[in-house]
Formats: sequence, structure tokens, C-alpha cells
Amino acid sequence: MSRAEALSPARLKDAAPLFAALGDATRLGLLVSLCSGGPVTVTHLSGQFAVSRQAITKHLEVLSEAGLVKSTREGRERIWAFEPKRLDDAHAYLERLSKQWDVALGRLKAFVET
Amino acid sequence: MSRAEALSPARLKDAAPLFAALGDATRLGLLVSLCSGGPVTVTHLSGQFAVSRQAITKHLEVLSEAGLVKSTREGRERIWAFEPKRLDDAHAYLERLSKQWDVALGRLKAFVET
DNA sequence: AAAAAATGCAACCAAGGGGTTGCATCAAAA
DNA sequence: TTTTGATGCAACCCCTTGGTTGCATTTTTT
Repeated sequence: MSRAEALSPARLKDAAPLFAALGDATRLGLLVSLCSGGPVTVTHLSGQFAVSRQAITKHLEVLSEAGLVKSTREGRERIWAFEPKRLDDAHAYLERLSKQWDVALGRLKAFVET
Repeated sequence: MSRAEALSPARLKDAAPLFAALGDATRLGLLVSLCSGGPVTVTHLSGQFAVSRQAITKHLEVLSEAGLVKSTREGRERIWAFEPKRLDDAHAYLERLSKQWDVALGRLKAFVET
């Protein structure tokens, strides 16, 4: 069988923190902002949300550790930017799940028809 | 513009708990099991994991509230089954994010080339 | 009717998460 | 060289989470 590797425990341990990072409304909002608005600073971002700057910083750090965002220092300010690669990973994980489900359905169908 | 609706705050509030439910290695493992192995009972599932039956029950309830799983009573046991619809939702959310990013890139390119 | 199997319920616990405030730093302007 | 703007760091708080154990309940099975 040459199909893509299934979802091993190792992969799950990689996927979990990625989805966890996506599992917060504020963080999703930040992603949308960075995604559609281009690279900006924390103080600029925190203007768009109802929470403090430090709260936003923490969220950005979570996103950063998940690889969904990256920051670069520029003088006295730090610029945050969206990082699309990891989003594709998340996408791929979901894809694998769906595929596995389809395979199971196929097996069931084959069994019923036998 | 007739493109699909963007990621409004309302949508984010729906997406967040969905991703949050996916953001745990044990829960992902449960999904994989249910996805590839077919409907089973809690006690059967808990045999495949290192945690107690009650822990698994709690995880299944989280997945259920996220709409990723559903259960039916059958005599003295409760059968848990994978629910693929919500997975497509998650998929769609990610898709919207990517798309928004592509649009932003397109704008940037257009701007640079002007 | 009694024993066994599968769940449900509740209390409890330690750790982590999301949030805040206050103050220290560091770079840029005036 | 002050002053101002943007961050960084740290302590603290409360609530949620993931996990446990113990016992009650409900169906089967014997």
C-alpha cells in the first residue's frame, strides 16, 4: 500500500498543539487580522481587541510556538506576520482524518455487499 | 464581489470550540479510532488509551459538544460514532483563512507592480 | 434472584490558561 | 539629554481542564 501514512500517535502529538492554538476566538481573530492586513505591531493589534496588550502578546506567543505566526525585531518595535505553512499542515491533518473515514466507509460498503 | 463570506467574529466564535476540541492528543486519538474502527462503546475505547474510562467519557463529551461525534443508547451500553460533517466545517474555516491570505498576497503584488 | 457488566454521577485535585496590573527597559524623537 | 512610545518581565487571580477515585444505577446473564 502506497497511500500516505496514517495518523500515528507521533503525528497526533504534533497536531494537537496546532489545533489547540487555533482553538481560541481571540487568536483566530489575530490570525484573520495578520492574514488580511499584513504585518503589524502588538500595540496596533491590541487596538482591535477588547483585551490588554499583554494578553495579545501571550496569544501571539502561543501562535508563534504553534508556528502559525512569526515575529521580527525592527528597532524598538516587533513586527508580527502570518506564517501560512503550518496552516497547510492543519489542513493536511484534517484531510487524513476524512480520508481514513472514507476508507472505513468503503470497507463497510464492501462488507455489506458481500 | 461575490466571493464566499469572510471570517466574521460570529464565525470565529463557532470555529474556536471546534478547533479547541481537536486540540488534544487523546481526543484526536479517539477520533482516529472512531474514524477507522467504527462505532464502539466507551469501555472498549478506554482499553486503547492510558487513561481511565471516565477520562475518556469526558473527552467524548467534549467531542460530542463540538459535533464531531455522536452517541446512541443501546440497552445498557452507549455507542459512540464519528460524525464527519463538523470536520468539513473545520476544513472550510481553514480554507477561508488560506484564501484570505492569498487575496492579501495578491493585493501586495499588485501594489508592488504599480 | 443474584452476580456481573457498562455507565452515570459527584467530589476532589493539580496544573494550565486567559486575563490583569505595575514596573523596568530600550530605542527614537525633541 | 530628556521625554515619549513600544515592549518585556513578573506576580498574581480566577476559572477551566484533564485526570483521578468511589459509589450508585441500570441491564444482562446465569
